[in-house]
Amino acid sequence: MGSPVYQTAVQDHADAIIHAFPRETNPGLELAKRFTKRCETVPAGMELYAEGEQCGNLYIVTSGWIILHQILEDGRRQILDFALPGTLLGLQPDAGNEMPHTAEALTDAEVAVIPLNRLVESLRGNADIAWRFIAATAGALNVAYDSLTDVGRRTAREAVAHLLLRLFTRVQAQGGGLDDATIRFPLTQEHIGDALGLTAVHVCRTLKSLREDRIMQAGFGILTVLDPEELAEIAGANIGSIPYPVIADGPHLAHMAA
Amino acid sequence: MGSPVYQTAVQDHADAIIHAFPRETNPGLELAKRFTKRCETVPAGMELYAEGEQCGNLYIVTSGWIILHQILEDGRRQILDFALPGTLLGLQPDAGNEMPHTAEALTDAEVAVIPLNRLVESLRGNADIAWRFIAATAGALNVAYDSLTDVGRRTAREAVAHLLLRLFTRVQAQGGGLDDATIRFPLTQEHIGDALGLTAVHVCRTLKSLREDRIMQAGFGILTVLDPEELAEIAGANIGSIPYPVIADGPHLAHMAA
DNA sequence: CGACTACTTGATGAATTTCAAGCCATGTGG
DNA sequence: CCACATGGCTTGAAATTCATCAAGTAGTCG
Repeated sequence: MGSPVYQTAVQDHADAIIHAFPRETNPGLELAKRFTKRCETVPAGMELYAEGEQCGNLYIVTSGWIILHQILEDGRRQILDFALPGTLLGLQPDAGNEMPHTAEALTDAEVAVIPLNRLVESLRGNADIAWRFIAATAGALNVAYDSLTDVGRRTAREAVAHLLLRLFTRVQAQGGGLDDATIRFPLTQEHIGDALGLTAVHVCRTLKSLREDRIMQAGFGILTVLDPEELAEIAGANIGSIPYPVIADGPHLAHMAA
Repeated sequence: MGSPVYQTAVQDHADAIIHAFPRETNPGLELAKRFTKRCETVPAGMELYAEGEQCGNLYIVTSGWIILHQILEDGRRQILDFALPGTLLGLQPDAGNEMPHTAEALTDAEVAVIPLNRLVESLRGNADIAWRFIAATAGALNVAYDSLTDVGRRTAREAVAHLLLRLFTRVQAQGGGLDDATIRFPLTQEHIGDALGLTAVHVCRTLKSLREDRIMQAGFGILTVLDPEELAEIAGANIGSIPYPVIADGPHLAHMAA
């Protein structure tokens, strides 16, 4: 394992699985898009908004992965969250203020655009929509708190296990899995490191160890969980209580679409 | 410095300052309390709600400090946020679910209680209140993201500087300072460590270094910032953009008070 | 083919933890 | 008033985790 032979074997496996599922499907969000008049396509690597700039819009991710991050002066980067389809983006307590973080597409992505001025209007007389925004933001807060515990108080092995488990269950819960044990997984080891406060080198060693223990495999664009119980055990997580914030879609979005 | 002589000198100073300001004042929140029919007193060390239990209320802190934390099986603790007067507590995306963290009073504290069922009702037809909840939660998310960057990507010295600066400016912004350079500061070094993913021992050494550089002093219940510019420099922060989440008080709370 | 990115591995070093001891102020019971 | 325990802080020495530096392997893309 870890040898070239292992690598090509796994990569073939990955190719086979991915080709069997040519497109990422987001059944629920089809609805959202139907009611949303203005959508934007964000190619991989492009920023949706950047730290320091003002942003007059909210976004709801409809396809692809988007990362939120902060960067320190000397280039150190902290990834704050991974936004998947259904995630609300860009909400700030003070509408006129500068964004405190950057949102960058990790894969080609699509977002529904909601102008901020439209938001206040939508809130008025529509408690259901208001609640959806509150719930989505509270969900994102729970995710951030979980990440804080990962970074602050778990070892590299525990943190990596926990992060992968959280992303895995989140994708699976949305029906986005390739099969019961595997999901598309566009993160590099550097992304994992930047999310957990580790270096890519150390993530590499950590993943190797988890792989050798036959717990999971990550790479080549997919993540497959071989031993979910053991993964949860290492992560120190009760798998039932893993949060993922989704601003549920449906006809409600019609009111807010630009 | 660090000698017994230094300690007693500083402690005398602390005593003198604190006695000059016998009570913590929260001018704005007087209003809130007037409109809130049900308040609760939470003595230091007591839990407002605990991880795993259901909680049918929201709370707004009206006095004192409350910490939010998660604890791993083996006792490792991560402090997620410090709740000060004006902070909204207990909001969850799914009303019926278990709390994912614990809220514990760090000092004697008081909170205004808002039953959850009252919340939905208040939201209906009152976009202003809805917006206050959204803004407060989005603010807490910003704070969590800042903490994540502290823990993940800053050195101990940078992280401690940044945390102290954030707490300091937050208290000062609410007019809660004892004077321009000092605030009440009930955290132990262990609290600081648990907020930043460090041990109390290492926090001790880090504080010592900052103290020897004449940048700040913490201890004996107060924090005084001697060199704000240098502190911000070390923290790597543009001091203007430090977030603190407050659910603004005023007549609005009347609608929600139990 | 060269340049590039992601990943891998080894050797070395630094930041931080762990373990251990002691100090000081506070509180408590005899 | 003393003996004793306790909590928060301090300091030193050793151990560990993780970062840094460096080099090499594939695969991909032009």
